[in-house]
Amino acid sequence: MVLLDVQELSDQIKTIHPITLSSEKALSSICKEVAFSKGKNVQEIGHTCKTIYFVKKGVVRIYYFKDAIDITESFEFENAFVARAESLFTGKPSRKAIQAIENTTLIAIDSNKLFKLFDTHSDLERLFRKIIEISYVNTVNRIESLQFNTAEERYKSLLKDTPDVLKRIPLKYVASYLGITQVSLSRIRGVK
Amino acid sequence: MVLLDVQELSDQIKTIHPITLSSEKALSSICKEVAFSKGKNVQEIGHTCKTIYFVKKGVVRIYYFKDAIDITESFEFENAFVARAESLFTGKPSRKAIQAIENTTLIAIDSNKLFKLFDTHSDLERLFRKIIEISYVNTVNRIESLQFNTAEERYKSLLKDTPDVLKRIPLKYVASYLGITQVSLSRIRGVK
DNA sequence: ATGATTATTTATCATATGATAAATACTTTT
DNA sequence: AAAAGTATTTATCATATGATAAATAATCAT
Repeated sequence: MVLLDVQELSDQIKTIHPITLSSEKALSSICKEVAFSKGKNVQEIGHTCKTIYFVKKGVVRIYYFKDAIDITESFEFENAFVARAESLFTGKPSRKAIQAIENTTLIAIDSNKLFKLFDTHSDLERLFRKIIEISYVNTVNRIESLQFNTAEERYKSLLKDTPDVLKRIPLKYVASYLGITQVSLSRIRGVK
Repeated sequence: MVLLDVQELSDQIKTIHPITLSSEKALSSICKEVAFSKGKNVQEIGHTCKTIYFVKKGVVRIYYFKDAIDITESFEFENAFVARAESLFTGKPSRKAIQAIENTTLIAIDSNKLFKLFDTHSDLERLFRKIIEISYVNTVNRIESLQFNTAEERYKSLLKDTPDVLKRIPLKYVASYLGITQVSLSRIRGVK
């Protein structure tokens, strides 16, 4: 029996909403560690999302296809949670996939078991409520950026706010994340 | 003592997550009914959001200014919940305002009192977790639309999915919601 | 009802970004 | 190290949307 190391997860939880030792054990009992090498899909398009991931090491992206064009919806780095919300919270199959951009180690949390745990561990429900709140605020801010900033403004805020994205993610993925083509991004970067 | 009529709120709650009678009473005890005439601000820019509203009658929008230009972030119609998430969930003052677009009646829920109720009424916490999940899914879908659909595609989906917006909301507000200028929207509408 | 204000449309010109193609640069595999 | 495959940049041309201004239409206040 391999002991699961959820230290990074526990540390991250403490910064959001501390939970009891009993809840921590219950949570860890529904976790599995999974590893994906660079480029591999963690979850496929068409699959119904029943797992919430925590990034222990590496980076992943959520992506989908529009008119056969690969579009990156989001990136998640170490210590972030990842799930395809539109599937997880509706029970419908997802039109999106999750892919490892680097060799990545994830902690996989079984969402059905987690939702059951909420009945007996209210601190876990509160923790995940707060995690959703944080994700929600992030997407609201992202809408603001996409709604009325120019591509150049969006690129510059990314450079300023999350330079890691530009260091660790191929530009072809960054471009669609910013809502532009790769060629446009290259042009914007070229301007001094 | 005026009895508060929260029938619409109760009905809406039932469709999301049924709660006990005790929770329903507790919730109603922290609610107030408030009315705003057309054009009036429900909450001002710079104010820290401590209220979650439920739209009983009318429409509101959340808006802010970018370079002195009025931008509509979202609309909410009857039976929807409204709050400026980026302030409510962070405790920071909001850069956004809430405005009544028609004569509007809202049910105002005191968020601090609500968060306290969560300690004793776990079904209320679950209800609001689900409300946040729904809002989160909506914003994720909105990002998808802003990220790679053309202005014309966005206008047409709006026409198809929420025709009420185009019937009840002045086009100048709809334009910025779609991420375009009013003149562009007018041009797109003109095309047969 | 009348005039004043506000909202919407139409027109013209400017510009940012898209589409396509080709040239480099960088990685990976053998 | 060479070859093959990817990723990025550069160039050219096309187009959707922006900016501004002016005309029309709708709404509001007296």
